[in-house]
Amino acid sequence: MGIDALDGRLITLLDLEPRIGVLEASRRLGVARGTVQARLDRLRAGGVIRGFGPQVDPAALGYPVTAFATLEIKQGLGPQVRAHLAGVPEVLELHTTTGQGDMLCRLVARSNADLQRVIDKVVGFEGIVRAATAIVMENPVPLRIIPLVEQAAREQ
Amino acid sequence: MGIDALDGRLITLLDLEPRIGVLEASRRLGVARGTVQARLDRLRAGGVIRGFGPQVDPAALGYPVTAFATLEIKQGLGPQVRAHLAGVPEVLELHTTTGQGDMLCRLVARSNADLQRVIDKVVGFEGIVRAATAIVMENPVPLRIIPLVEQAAREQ
DNA sequence: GGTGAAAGGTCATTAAG
DNA sequence: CTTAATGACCTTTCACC
Repeated sequence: MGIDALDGRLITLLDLEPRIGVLEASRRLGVARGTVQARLDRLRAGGVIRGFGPQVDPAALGYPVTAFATLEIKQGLGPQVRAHLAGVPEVLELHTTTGQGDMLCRLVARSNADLQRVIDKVVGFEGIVRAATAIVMENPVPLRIIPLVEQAAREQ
Repeated sequence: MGIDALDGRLITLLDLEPRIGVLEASRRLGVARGTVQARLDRLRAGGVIRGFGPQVDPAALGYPVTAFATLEIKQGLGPQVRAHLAGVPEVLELHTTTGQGDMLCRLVARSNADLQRVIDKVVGFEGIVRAATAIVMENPVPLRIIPLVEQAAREQ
């Protein structure tokens, strides 16, 4: 679904100040409240806005170390490996990628030392042939979406 | 900051139904409204809950292709490369990782063909020596935090 | 616990494609 | 003619003091 300039401004506004609510947003955007409500409904129905869940910071939970692990999976054991990794809380996301039997997962740990424990838990499973881990040192661009939203709104 | 079982249940509840509000949450959790409000304030002040911004799906915006690019950076040019990548809307996040001059970034594109344009835009910059791209085929575990929250609450 | 405010729904009217 | 925006009104619900 395409979004227009008003959708883009609405999403950006909600990203900056999620608590303002529909009425205040309509004031800021200079449109009627019903319009904002209709746009929001459309964006949610279209899947553009998945929800307004809490954004939890793993570091504040006591898991300040992030790493990305590239896994090579033995042919045919993909489903079991997925199920195994889905059961590990420190696995925050898992992707299968191009390259046969390759997966990429994001991990967090309590410390660099604890990361070893997490990696052992991750790779200690038959079907994982090889694992390469890259520890995150800095995060110059935290996960963001606004620039893409603005580009999508510009291109309509 | 540590979280207890009530904090964990509150976060999980807000993740499932972000719109319920403080009053309804207190009913579901079987505690006083003031308790929920105090917990929420503490979690926000402690940085555990960063906010309640909209969760936007790049695919619904017209960018259904995701890829991870590992970049090798020429010594000393890190800052320029970061600034360059921060200016590319299709770069959703960027990390510097262990391994000298290595960065990892998440990209999205309108199609597999469009991904080539994005990669050209990303790597067409002096300072990037080498780039390896892994295209995401499936996402068995989408970015999640609840299992970690529950583990953190269990361990107190 | 009380109260001011906002959300969410419906409606008729108007504008624009 | 269809779609969208608007402003009005209403009721329920919540956030804040």
